[in-house]
Amino acid sequence: MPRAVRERQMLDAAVRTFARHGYRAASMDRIAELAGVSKPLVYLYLHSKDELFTACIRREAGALVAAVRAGVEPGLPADRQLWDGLTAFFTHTAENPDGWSVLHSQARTHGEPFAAEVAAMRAEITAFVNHLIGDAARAARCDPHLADREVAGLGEALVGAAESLAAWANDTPGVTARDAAATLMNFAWPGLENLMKGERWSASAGFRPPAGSARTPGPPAP
Amino acid sequence: MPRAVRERQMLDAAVRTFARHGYRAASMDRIAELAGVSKPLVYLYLHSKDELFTACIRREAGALVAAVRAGVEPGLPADRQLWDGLTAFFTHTAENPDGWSVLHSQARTHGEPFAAEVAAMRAEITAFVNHLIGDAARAARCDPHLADREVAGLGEALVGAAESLAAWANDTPGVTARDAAATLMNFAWPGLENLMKGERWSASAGFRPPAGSARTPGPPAP
Amino acid sequence: MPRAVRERQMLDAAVRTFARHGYRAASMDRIAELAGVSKPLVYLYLHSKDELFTACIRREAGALVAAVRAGVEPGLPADRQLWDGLTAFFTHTAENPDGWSVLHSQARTHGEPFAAEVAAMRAEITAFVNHLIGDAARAARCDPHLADREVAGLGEALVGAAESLAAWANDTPGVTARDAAATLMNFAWPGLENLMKGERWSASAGFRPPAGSARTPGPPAP
Amino acid sequence: MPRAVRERQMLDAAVRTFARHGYRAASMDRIAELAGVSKPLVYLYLHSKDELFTACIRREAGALVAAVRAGVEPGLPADRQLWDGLTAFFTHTAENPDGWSVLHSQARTHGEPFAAEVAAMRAEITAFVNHLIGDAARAARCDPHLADREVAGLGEALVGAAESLAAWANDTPGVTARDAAATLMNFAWPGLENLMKGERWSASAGFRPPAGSARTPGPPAP
DNA sequence: CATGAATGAGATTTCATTCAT
DNA sequence: TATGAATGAAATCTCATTCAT
Repeated sequence: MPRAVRERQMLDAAVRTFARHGYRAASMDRIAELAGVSKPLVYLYLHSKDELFTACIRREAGALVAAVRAGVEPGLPADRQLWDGLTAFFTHTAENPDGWSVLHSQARTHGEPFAAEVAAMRAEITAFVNHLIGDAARAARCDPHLADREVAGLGEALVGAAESLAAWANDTPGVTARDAAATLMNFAWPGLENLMKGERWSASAGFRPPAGSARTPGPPAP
Repeated sequence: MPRAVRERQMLDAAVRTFARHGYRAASMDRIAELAGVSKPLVYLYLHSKDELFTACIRREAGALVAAVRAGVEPGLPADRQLWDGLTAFFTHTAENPDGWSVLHSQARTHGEPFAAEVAAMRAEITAFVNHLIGDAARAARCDPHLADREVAGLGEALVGAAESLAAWANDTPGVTARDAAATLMNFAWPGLENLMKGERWSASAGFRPPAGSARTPGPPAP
Repeated sequence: MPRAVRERQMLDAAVRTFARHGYRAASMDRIAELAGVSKPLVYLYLHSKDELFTACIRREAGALVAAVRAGVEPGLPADRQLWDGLTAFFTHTAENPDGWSVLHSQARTHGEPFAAEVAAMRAEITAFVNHLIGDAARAARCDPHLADREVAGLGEALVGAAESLAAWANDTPGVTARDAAATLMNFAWPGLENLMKGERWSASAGFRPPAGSARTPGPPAP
Repeated sequence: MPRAVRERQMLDAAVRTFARHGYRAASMDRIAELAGVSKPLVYLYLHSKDELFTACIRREAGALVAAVRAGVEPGLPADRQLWDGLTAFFTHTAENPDGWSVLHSQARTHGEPFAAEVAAMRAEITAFVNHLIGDAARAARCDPHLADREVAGLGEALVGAAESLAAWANDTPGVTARDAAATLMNFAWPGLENLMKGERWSASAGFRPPAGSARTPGPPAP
């Protein structure tokens, strides 16, 4: 059996095991058994548990980024691209729950070497979103003044909301995936649109955050 | 030294160790050493690694919920309560990054007994947020169409976004609790405001989700 | 509370715990808890686990020997004394199963210091039995030629048969304690009687053990 | 080195260690060291201390039953078979004192899973003895009154006595297998012979159990 | 007289990793 | 290419025992 095939089997088994049990609780024995090969062969190809984990992260990160890229058509309007990109993202993570778990839950909770690997992927996606928002802003002839960091924060918020909704939809009878998606768009879209136009909540109609409260200092002045 | 004091030292050490290394990688030896006691004493007071972890989760969850409650004044308008609550939340998670990491990253990736513990806390916070959104909608007197279930979904989305942002703010140098709170308000408030007015994204200006894409079915027709 | 009472509580708890769990599996914690006192008090009175175990053995051995002695009236004929002694023995062990377990099962499987303690008691009972048989033999004007070792072997056999029958009677519906006792006497009495008369099986009617078989060498010639 | 050989080494070491120190006091470290292998290898092959102990019991029980079976020639008269069986039994236990100690002393004092294992072997031997006694009774053609249950009781008594004597012979220097066998035959044969003739102790010459003693109720009236 | 507080030592068990073939 | 055989190191947890009060 050719090496490439064997390696893919091993990575499949590893991703699944790491996702289900976590990095530490996943044993090389189990992975080798699940892959249908002997343990020394895993070491021959992947060298160590750390390298195996890193290989998993890299493969899953690459697949996710590729899926998002493939879902987006560059020529289309920015809002359409965003919708397509988000949909591709959620579709891919839904179809590869183990891979997503490795990236999102496992890699980030096990120290620098692995977190850095995910950070690279994250930067790629953030840049993509940033680009889109910038395009949209330019098309609307606004200067959104969105720092990379702010974009990253929005990405975090969006992903967090989406994950939370996915779990909620799964646990609440009668709530469909489409309900969840619609809720998310209703929830998030107006805010994103505002930000693309350079508008922020603290400047919005009527509300003024309390300036002097010790317990709850107001947001940065607009 | 009295038992209560020792126990607090142990829990402090455990929270820190669990947050930094994860549940599995955190060894009882290290925790005991960090607490300045011998390992048997940890077992005498906390009985097992599982129970120690559970005790950490419970303590941190209780502290977080208490902090949010303390930050909110019940009589104030709902939007003000939301801002205060978010600020208190991000402030607490920023001041207790290890505690938050235990709740958000560690407890949820290590099986049912622990995840359930966090789910209980989460339900409490979600209920609080739902209450706020419901109040605000009622105060706006303009939306007869916001079903309980939709409110619940929005609460989930908001809490999920907040959780995700809290972790991100802790991991990203230079991001303050106020930054996080402002980001979340910018992100979420316009959508909530729209919904309270009965407006929804899918009906908003001009945009129509692509109808024919296999991978990306459109939102429910308005 | 006077020391003697406390000590008895401790020994009671210890005998029970040692009998139920074995010497090693019985923990001083459990014993102290069962006795209703704190662990340091157990150490203050009984000094160590070994000494505690030894004290248990001594107390139970003493009680057993006393029970047998009390059951026998010296003036009576030897056969009556034997019957009384056996009955007292079985009555006592049935009423003190934990004590008997400590003597018979636990003490003999945990190394020299404890086994020696039991051996002393054993010697006392063996001497008593030996004496009885000797008396009976003398009364019958025979020379039984029973070595101490042979008497000890008979004791072993009798006790082993009795234990086995006791368990069997407990596990077989419809078999009463009296049935078991009768079976034992029917089984053992003729042999003992023979031995008191100096007769042995190998000399008995007709049967001759095979002399030359390699696999099954015959018994010592009479 | 092939697995089967290693396993035998480990079982040898384990039987010896369990016999000498008891189940709890025998440490896996010592067993591994005595077997000349590392501890993980013991776990790789035998899985746990419990399973290792069970494996010891099963192996020793099988060997003992095989030895007794091999010592008996089915065609011979029942009394000869009994003598042969006993001799084989005492010879085997004398040659394998550690194995016998594991079966007789250790396995029966450490809870159900192990005791049951021994009970199975014991049942096999008891059945064999019962068969013999039944045959002998039938051959003697003289006792219509020996019920199955009485035969079973006699088997239990005989086996119990033999077990007890085997341990005693092993622990007492100078007592050979033949001594033990002869002692047991001297002890048990006259009674068995009597019973086969329909005679019972309680009917025997002159002796009447004391009628009125509270502690020592007499045997069933003849 | 009695105990709450504390620990050194050692138990079973698992795991990542290597070597000889 | 592939594996059966083997292990050093470290994990969780328990226990007999002591001291200050």
